[in-house]
Amino acid sequence: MKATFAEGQLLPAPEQELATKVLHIQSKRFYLDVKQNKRGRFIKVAEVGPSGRKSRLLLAMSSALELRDHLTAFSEIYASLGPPNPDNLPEDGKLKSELMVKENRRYYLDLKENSRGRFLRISQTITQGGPRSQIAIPAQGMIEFRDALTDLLEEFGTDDGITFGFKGNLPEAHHMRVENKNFYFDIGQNSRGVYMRVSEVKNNFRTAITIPEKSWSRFRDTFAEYVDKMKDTADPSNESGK
DNA sequence: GCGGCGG
Repeated sequence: MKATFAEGQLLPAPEQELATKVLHIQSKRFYLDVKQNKRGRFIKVAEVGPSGRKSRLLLAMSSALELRDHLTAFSEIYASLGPPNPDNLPEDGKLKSELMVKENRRYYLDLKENSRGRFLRISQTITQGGPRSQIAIPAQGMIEFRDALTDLLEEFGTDDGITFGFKGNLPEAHHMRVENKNFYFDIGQNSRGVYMRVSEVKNNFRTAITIPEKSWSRFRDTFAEYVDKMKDTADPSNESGK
């Protein structure tokens, strides 16, 4: 993801954490974090293995909803399966597959079987053949995983905030240097609509206000009003009032 | 207490 703050600032892209759920499935822990940034709302799924090995996956809310529905279907198939039978298994070990596409992301869902048992492999790529991130959910935990997703979707909605609002792309972030301060203007969007964030960055601290789109013209008018008032009252001999 | 067949 493109950084919001250029100019070598080491600030992370502003991101809000809305909720976290932790699932313990066999030897693994899964963290489901609902987050939002200026591009919208999403769920970060992190798998932590017993060795501490971590892998993560990002899902737009709409993809999380789609996954939730697939999980229902996958768990029904899993429930209908007989005992594992290595002799009667497809070469690739895949018992059922689904594909999800969201913008430039592809998610491959595979119910697989190996000597350890059955599991759902979810892998995500951005460009085909490019880097892949993946998690593996023990098949016994698919229902629990689905129920956790359902809870989060009910509480935080299924809308990414990307597909509505502005037609086309959002404007690029804008940077302005004033004396020793840096100001940034960026446009964001969430389920409540479009907003402009004005940030002041100084010594690696950021303060910001978030202005809903509906009020932009009032802000502009109020701003202009003050600029004009100050011009009217400015001492003409004082150049700094310009 | 795992562990998930690639380039």
